[in-house]
Amino acid sequence: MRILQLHVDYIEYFPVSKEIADAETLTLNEKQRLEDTVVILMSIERGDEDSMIVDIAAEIKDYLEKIKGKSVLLYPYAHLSSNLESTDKAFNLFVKIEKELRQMFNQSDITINRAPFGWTKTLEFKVKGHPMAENSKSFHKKKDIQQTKFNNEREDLLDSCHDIEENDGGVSEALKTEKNLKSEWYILDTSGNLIKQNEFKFSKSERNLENLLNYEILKKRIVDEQPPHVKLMRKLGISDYEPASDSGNMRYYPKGRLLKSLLEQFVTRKVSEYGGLEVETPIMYDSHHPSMESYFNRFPARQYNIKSDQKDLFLRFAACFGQFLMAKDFQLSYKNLPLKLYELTRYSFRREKSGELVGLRRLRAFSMPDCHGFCRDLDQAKSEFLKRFQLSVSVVEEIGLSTRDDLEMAIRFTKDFYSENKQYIHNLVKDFGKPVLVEMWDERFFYFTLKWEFNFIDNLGKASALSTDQIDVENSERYGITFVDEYGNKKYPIILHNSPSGAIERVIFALLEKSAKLMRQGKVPYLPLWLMNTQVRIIPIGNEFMPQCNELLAVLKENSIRGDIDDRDETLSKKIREAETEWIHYVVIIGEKEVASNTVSIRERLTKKNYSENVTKLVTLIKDQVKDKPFLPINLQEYLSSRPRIAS
RNA sequence: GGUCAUGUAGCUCAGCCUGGCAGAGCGAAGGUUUUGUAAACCUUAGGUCGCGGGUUCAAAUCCCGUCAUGACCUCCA
Repeated sequence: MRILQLHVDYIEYFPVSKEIADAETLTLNEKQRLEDTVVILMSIERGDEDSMIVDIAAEIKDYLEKIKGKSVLLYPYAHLSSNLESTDKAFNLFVKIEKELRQMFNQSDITINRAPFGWTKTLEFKVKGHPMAENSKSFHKKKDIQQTKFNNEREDLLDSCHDIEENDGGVSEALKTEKNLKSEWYILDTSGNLIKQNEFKFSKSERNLENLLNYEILKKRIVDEQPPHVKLMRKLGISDYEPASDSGNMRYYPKGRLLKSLLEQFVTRKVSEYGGLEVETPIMYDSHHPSMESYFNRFPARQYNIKSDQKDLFLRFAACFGQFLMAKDFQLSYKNLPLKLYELTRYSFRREKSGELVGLRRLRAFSMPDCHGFCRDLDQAKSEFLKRFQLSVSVVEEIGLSTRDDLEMAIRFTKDFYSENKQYIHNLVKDFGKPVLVEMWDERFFYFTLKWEFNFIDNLGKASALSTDQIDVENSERYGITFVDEYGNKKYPIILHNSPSGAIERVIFALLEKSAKLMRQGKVPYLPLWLMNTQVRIIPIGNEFMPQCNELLAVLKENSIRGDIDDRDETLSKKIREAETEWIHYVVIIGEKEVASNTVSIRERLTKKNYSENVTKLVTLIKDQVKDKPFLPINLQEYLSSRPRIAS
């Protein structure tokens, strides 16, 4: 049984003619109009039975309470399903549901109405414009297997290329699968033991994995506060909300822009070393292009739509279709595979509901590295998949997030894929090095058969997906991407979808949340040295030492180290304090003593050590840490006296 | 849409319960100071107390409405 609940300002219907032979007899043959009511469009499906009535009535009651509705119209609506029950049985059940509702609301001021069954009717209504005004549910006979509904966090996990399914008569395949998705949850340990989630004993060090499980399936939310990174991103002058734009479209201050640029360059270089070919695809597409049309007409809500002249356009929410449309026009031989296309989208757009947006965790405009690998067969896909796993691990580790302490892995696959590839999956977990969360589906609902992702668990116990990869066995056919094999046959490649880091903004979110965790533990918060706008802050004891400061700054510049000079008329203590609050790793002080001994005084923030060294040593010290990470010059005035105050 | 909370100087906030001159710290500007490892000192400028209405001799404060924001609920191809 499927129902669609609509909270409407009004509804009008008029029975025109009998649609089936045994349509019920009408008591009133005139136009009906109801104001401010909940319309329940209902399809009764094959096999639906009386035992479900209670659940349905409970759902309706629940919905009414939430929106404070006082009136219900039950409306038989066959078009929600292609698997309908016979009309006599359906009518029977329909009337029983009405009866149950009347009984339930017997004592209340809620009125129950019902539209006639078996009639062709004219229908007009206006749905209210609030988020809960539309709500679809499906009901099934009680089974043992747990049913999960996709929530929004899972959307990340599904990642970029959402299902594009053919219409099957009113409700999309994607919507159907979502509501019917059956999966079981396990923990898979590094020795290959698959343990049911409720039987696994979490050790102390596995608290985050437990959090992930809670977050994913038990939907336990612990907190009601703003995540700490929001304050940090403002305090550090990284980014902030932009009230003049749409929510979820942030402004990035100089420090934030530099941080993003460095991360972007780093990920792009890593993918390039792996063999990804960087391309660029449009950020907007024609909503009426054949590849998009059937899909978007049904779900117009989730992306930004633009009307320009006569054209309807939408902003991309992933790099997938741009790359697929490109690959479709390539002439591919098996000799060219695996082919890896890569783009770092700046931006991808998703018009998430306003209530879902928080700081840098979830945005409406975000930068997503996206690498698609086109493989000739499953064997090639599997071996490539491993390389990309290693790539992803090294990317997040080098960024400064450790798979051991900061990230939890989830793997999702179908039962069939698991039984055929047990050893392969066990090896993946072994490579990861600690137990992972497993979601196993009975059958394949999505375009992929295997997918993993790294989740960062933030200070509030919420999980956010970062790196991910999937084995996609469907989209090449859908987009018409083919290659020619060694016998001259056209074949569809298997496509891998990898984001080695996840969204760049979300990486910053994770780094800041990690720092907040450190603060909570009484430790020193920090961002990796290579991502700091100011790597070295130079402070003269007095104005007369400015020449020596300038000399040092020049040496740092020559060595690709970002430095600046605090030349303001402030006390030394205050300058040091401000360098601390900016999380600057190295503060160098130059005064009489230093000039005399030809050294500099170094204050190391992370180790809280003060010592004197010569300049060469200082340079080496920093270069050893930054190594071959991308470098860009400082993105602020080098003299603090000429710098505007940005952080709040 | 619901529940709760918040909205006062550029920022962070106090004042509201119990109506009586619009406040503090930081920041900014000017000056003094020339600094040795986490906040020098003095002075000055800064306000449509979100908006509209009501009660009152008098409203930031009480009441009603409204807008915005946040958390949660809900929803989320």
